[in-house]
Amino acid sequence: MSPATTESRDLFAIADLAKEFGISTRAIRFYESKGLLAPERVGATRVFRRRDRARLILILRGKRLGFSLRDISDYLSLYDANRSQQVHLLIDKVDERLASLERQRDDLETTINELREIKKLTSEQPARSR
DNA sequence: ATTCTGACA
DNA sequence: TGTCAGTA
Repeated sequence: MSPATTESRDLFAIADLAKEFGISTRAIRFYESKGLLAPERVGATRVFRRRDRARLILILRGKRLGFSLRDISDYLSLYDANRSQQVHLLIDKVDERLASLERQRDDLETTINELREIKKLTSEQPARSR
């Protein structure tokens, strides 16, 4: 039996990664078309290594956190390349996302409170016809 | 069977 | 991104 099901493998086919991460092969090809992935080729067939798999994980994490593929692409660039002043670029994006989420939260709270007020006033009213 | 590219939704 | 087509 294979002791390490946790893929300690070196090479992966597009279908392997798609299955492992629950995404479509179409999505993986799409990410490549956007420059987020650059798997090797054996002829025309894509061959993914651990490094590509690691990048895919980062892509999916970025998506989960609500970042655009564009932002994730920028992040990936400094991920392997020379990271230093560029790390600030990531921090900016994180701050942006944070601010966006906080704005949304504030708006939701405002709306929730308004609805609660309406409900309160309504319940104070005598039974109305309907 | 699988994958690939391109096109359309 | 899904899906379909026509290949290799």
